[in-house]
Amino acid sequence: MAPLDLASLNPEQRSAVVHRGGPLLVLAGAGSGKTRVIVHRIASLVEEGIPPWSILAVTFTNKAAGELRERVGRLLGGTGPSATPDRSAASDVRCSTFHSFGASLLRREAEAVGLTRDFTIYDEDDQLSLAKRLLREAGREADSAAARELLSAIDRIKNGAGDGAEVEDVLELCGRFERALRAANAVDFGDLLALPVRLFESRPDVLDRWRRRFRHVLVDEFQDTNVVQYRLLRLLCPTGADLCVVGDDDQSIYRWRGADVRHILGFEHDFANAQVVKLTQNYRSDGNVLAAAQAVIAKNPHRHDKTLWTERPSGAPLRLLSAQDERDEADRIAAELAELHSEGTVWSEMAVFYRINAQSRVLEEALRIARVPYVIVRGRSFYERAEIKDAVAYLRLMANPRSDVDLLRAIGAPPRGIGETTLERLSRHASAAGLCLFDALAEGELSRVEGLNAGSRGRLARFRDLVVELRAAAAESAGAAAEAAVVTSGLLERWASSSEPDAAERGENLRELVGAAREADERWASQPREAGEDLPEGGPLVRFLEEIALLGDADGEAGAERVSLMTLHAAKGLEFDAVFIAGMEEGIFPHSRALAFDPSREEAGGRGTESEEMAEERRLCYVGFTRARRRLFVACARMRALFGDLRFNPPSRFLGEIPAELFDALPSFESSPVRPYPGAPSANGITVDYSYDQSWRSPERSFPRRPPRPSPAPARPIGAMGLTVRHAVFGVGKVVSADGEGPDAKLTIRFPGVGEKRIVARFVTPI
DNA sequence: TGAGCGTCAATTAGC
DNA sequence: TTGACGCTCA
Repeated sequence: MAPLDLASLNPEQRSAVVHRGGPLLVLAGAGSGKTRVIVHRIASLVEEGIPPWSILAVTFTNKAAGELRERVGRLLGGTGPSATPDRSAASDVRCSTFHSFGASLLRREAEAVGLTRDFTIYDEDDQLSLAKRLLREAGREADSAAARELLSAIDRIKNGAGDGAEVEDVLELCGRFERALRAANAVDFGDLLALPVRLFESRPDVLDRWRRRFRHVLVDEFQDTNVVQYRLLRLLCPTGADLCVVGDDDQSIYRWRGADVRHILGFEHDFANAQVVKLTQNYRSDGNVLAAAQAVIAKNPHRHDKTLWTERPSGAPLRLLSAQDERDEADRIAAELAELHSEGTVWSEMAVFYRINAQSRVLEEALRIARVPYVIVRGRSFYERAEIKDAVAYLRLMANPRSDVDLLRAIGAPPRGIGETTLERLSRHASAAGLCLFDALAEGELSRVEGLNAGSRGRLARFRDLVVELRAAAAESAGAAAEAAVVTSGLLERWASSSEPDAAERGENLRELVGAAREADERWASQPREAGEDLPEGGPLVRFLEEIALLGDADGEAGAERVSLMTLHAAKGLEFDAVFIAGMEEGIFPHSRALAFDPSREEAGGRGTESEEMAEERRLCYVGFTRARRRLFVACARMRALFGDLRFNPPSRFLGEIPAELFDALPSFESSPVRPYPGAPSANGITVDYSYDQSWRSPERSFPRRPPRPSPAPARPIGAMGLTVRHAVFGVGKVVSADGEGPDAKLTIRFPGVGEKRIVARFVTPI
């Protein structure tokens, strides 16, 4: 390995890279070369002779883990102290997400937590259906609201955010949920972290083994850690001696899903002798962009004190697009995108951010009309499609037949005449006998199920034989397993023989799944690794399933020659030459939730102390702004149709916080939609009404977007004798007689070639 | 079993 | 306005 070139780092970065022997907190401002520091630090550890396999780097997303792995690989160049021809030092460094680290730990220690190595990872949908089933069995209301409520309680408890005040029967249900998961040899995402913590706390011998294994731990995006993740880190690094955490409190935007900024704010308190390094030089954005971001974030209380600076020029001024309504806003964004493109900016270097997904529709429409190619960047989608989930249910059943959730899904897709009643009888027998559903399908058991008729028993037996047959195919390869799951199960045939509009696409998706499985086989064949080192154990199918469960979706990613559309949350970690932020209005961004309990409202005209929600919105704004390298466009609309009604939102307070001189031109307020509102004057004349609150909106102030339709002409009485009508199944026929009137009237209709049918009037249309 | 309809709710989202 | 979901009926 060529000696590490530390001269390419700035002094702050260098000190973060070379610091040794104590806890290290790197406060890395946006665009300050954070990943660079992590990568160089890893490389420098390896250079010192630290075994690469004893280094663990944890991130939150697969994308970040992949990028880290790739960059470490590039820097270490496939050589190093422990390198042999087929094993590079870089691939020995463990770069993984919190969850995949937890998953691989659990596969290794499965028996100790009551699992086998083939355990299944349940996603939200699986959890939801399990929760519903348990609620039903407990004789409780089992709608999805109740199930969601239960799940969020479970999640709070698992993530250590429970306040200890959970009601007795909720705890009871949580217990049932856990037992059901274990009985199914399954874990949920929360367990991937909670079980390792529990294991470490109860088994010092196991903990000791893992501590010896990973001597050097690095954590990226530390401001996003939740309580359990933090506990896991503290268990693994009790003194923090070789713990290096990197993050930016100003970019903490996931409080709502359990992240706790206090971990980064209190790091120096929790770890004695912690060294703090601040990376404040920004390499990404032009001066004006950075100044705008800085102006907004500076208004937040309780920050690690740091001010970013740049050597880059001021660059182009910001531009405010103040529009009449959301259509106008979208059109103007589209026009600016087109103009930038004509000036030479490639599509993929531009992005439009919005606060809520519902905003994307109008933007999409405008971009389509303006012929601006775009892609919506979202987390996963392929593996959330119903047909794919059906196929995956088969795959998981093949790997782990104890998974009742998967059996229940697979047994109904494609429909095979096994209904609710039959399954109810089967479940009852299974739970009475203490069996999983699959075992209840065994020959000897089926005959003991109460109330089962011969037909149902036969259908159940056939399904059991199918699963047995599929399991035989599972051992071979992921590709063979997927093909069996898709073909032998009848899933593909179901869509092939369907005339539904999206049937062809669904069939294609199933084929794509098989392709993905084959690809995975090839990938593993071409990259032999240390046994189970970075990949889950348990054969190709289990490995493929874990990849599906833990990996996001590759398609829908930014990068192609298209403009990226995404929520502000999805924008974190990305950068573009030009960034547009739509909907910069009070009630949209900042979101109305953050407005609702803002105590500042009580102070006449003043901003006062803002809520923690508002602080998070402001951080989100900071994240959005700092994604831009050169151009930043902020847009707002005077009125906006959203969720079916119309609102008049004042401009966002964040707009009011940007110094006027950073804009190219501010609209003149007399003629502009951005009119001064009564309220605090701002730095730039965009006056924001801080007392604005959408809950004030009375029904009178919201009105339908479209004028009401003219009332329909009085319909001919449908029961009129001799009337010709059309029925969806029987076709066209003539009404012979009518019993009653209105849509509920029972009509006797003669259909040529079919005969007379008695049909409720509502099911036919007069022609 | 599954199509169709009425009701209800509505940030943000990763593994 | 969109979409998810539960209920009803052929």
